[in-house]
Amino acid sequence: MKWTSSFIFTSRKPPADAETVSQKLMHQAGMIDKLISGVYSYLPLGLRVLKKVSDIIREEMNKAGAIEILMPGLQPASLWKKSKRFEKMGKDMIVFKDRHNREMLLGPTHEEVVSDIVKKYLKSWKNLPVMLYQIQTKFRDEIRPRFGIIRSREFLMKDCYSFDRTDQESEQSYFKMKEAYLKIFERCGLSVTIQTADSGVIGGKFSEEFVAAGDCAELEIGHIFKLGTDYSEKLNVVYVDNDGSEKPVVMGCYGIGVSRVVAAIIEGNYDEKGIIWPVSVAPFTAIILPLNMSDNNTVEIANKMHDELQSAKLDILLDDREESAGVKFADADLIGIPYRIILGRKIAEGKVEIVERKTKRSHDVGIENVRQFFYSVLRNHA
RNA sequence: CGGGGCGUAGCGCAGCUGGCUUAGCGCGCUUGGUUUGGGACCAAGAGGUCCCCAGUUCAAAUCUGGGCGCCCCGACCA
Repeated sequence: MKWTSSFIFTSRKPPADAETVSQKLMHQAGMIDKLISGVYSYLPLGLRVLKKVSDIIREEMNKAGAIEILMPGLQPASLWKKSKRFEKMGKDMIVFKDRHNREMLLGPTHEEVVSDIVKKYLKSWKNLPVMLYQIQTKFRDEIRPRFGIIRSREFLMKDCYSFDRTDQESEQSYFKMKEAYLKIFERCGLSVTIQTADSGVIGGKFSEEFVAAGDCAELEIGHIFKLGTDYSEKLNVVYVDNDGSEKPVVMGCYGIGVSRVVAAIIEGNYDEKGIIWPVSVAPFTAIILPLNMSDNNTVEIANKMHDELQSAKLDILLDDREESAGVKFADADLIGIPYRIILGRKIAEGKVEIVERKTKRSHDVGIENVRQFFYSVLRNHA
């Protein structure tokens, strides 16, 4: 990707009303754009990170045996009345009437819908266990949206639901998820603590939340619940057991605020110059900085290197702007690219300088060895 | 919803107390030139419903009233 055609716009100063580190840096780095309070667009740089995080989550969910689906954001209020949560959620839900005067809402979560699905297809104990998940946009009319993306009214969430035959088997699903969560957060470069928590509106028997370390007080970034048979009884999600009797399934649900994870990663990985992405979620692994754009040789090598690394499936950004070295360094630091490939003085000797954003460690590498250098970097981070 | 703060060029701000005709500054942007290892320099430019509506006044960014929006603190949430 070349900077001049990438729709990346950084700014020298953060917006005056941003308070939190992640909020400031995401704006300044041009990752997100605010439409209204608590509602954001993801610009290319932000979307890349969001995708990396989503992919990590997806991999670990799949490994844990969960199956991906995609449920609708638009839901009928009637379903929520059945589960007795329509009143309970109350004003947190965005409710409106459609043209037929039916009460509709934008889903703040999906226990009702997923239960409705499973109910239709689940017949025998032989169909169990089942774990279904999705990565999808949730809508919550928060009392007070704040801290940018950290508490927003529209956000991306991974929600997974487990259906089991017995409490013991449900317990096993719960632990599988807990393990998967720890793996996910580790891969995202987050250190988390687990605390038992109030189950709130979701309800159920027991829940634990995953809290990311960082400067921001919020985060809670994940929450897992043992739901028991609350929902399955109210929504009639039953199966026939091996003794021929009909029983409610035992449920669990497991959420991760994907957009909040992105913010949490920043809260835990930055310095005075900007973001420091872990390689696993970085929008680009490396950025090529041709310092002297009026030197034809430099520009030519930069372009060749960009094409070569890109075709080697590396996430590579080439800063091809006619900007001074200072601007390029400052922006590379701000947007937090883990490796900087500097095409400067040593280009005459056929060498580039590769600098690690986090440690500031620098390596002189021959132009023909750059690709090899990144292969080993990625191997170490795999 | 209660409390506090803010709204002037793309961004950051000054001007408002004590109304005055062409509303400023820094950064960014455009053009030309000089630069090229840490946000460079010179010159010339472009860019504004001063959040909206109403009122007071000869005259409103500035005073008054109402509205809208945004941020922060509290209770809830991924």
